[in-house]
Amino acid sequence: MKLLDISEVSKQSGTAASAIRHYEEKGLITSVGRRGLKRLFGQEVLDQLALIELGKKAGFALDEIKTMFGPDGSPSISRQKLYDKADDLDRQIDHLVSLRDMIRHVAECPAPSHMECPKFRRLLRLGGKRTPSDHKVTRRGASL
Amino acid sequence: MKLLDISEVSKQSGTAASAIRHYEEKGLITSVGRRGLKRLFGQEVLDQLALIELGKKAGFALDEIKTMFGPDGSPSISRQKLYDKADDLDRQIDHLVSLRDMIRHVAECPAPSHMECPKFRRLLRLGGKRTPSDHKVTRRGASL
DNA sequence: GTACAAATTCAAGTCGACTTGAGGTCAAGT
DNA sequence: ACTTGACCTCAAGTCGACTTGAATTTGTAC
Repeated sequence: MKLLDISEVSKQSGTAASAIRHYEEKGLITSVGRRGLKRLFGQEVLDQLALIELGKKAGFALDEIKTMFGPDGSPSISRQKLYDKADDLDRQIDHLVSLRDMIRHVAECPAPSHMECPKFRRLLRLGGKRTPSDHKVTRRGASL
Repeated sequence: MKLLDISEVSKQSGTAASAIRHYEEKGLITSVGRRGLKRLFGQEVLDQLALIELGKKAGFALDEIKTMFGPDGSPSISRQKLYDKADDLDRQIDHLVSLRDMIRHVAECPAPSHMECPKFRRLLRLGGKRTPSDHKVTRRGASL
């Protein structure tokens, strides 16, 4: 298996070299050795970095992501944690939908003060709490 | 209209007094006066705090929230900017929805290790592509 | 055999949203 | 009159995820 130096890992993964060193220092990844001072990484680090990237996008902290890797460094995300995170994302999406509706309303509502507009106040109260009926989020994106 | 001191605002809104002072300092809210040294707030501050809370949950920075709604809770910016913001949110929602779907899929994947699942590896690569709003989502992302 | 780019270490800095702590002020209760 | 305790200001600290900078060490290229 070909070994990569940090600049190649950085180039192929899109992760800054400083970030890669940071991940190693935190124990999220490991270099397989050195040539002189320079770190050498195995190919698998690219998958690990992709996984870290994914975890970050889902809102996990680095320490959390670290616990998702087995002691050998093999990725094994707890399924429960994934379900929990998906639920988190549902809540996050609800917030965004509320806020989007509110902003659109503010842009269109002719009321002198938005706080006097019942619709606006309803939207505001709605923020944070989710109504069961609000669960269908319309999506115009590519399907998975 | 009854005036509230900071402890009452804090109690009723669930926002720490230090945070309330912080918001005032940043110009997101205003106190209507003082009694001695003590700030006095109007009732409307409770709605404003709810609005700030919502914006935060949606992942916006305080400065952004400030530009979306003036300190009086009314739009201080052009309708076009509000529409743009709403469109931003639509894109962000799309992103989170697909991420959520992806995570649920991974959670349900039957492979013993995620790295052994071809779908997982494919999703890892897909997850690597970036959209402009990404860092906004993850910066103050869904934490629970 | 020397210059050079690239990598290294370690300390310190950054950013946002607060929190914490020290020391001060003031209206109210005893 | 005096103590109390809530509130005040201002500076500094915290947390996470890095980035930046200075001083140093290589491997490679000429």
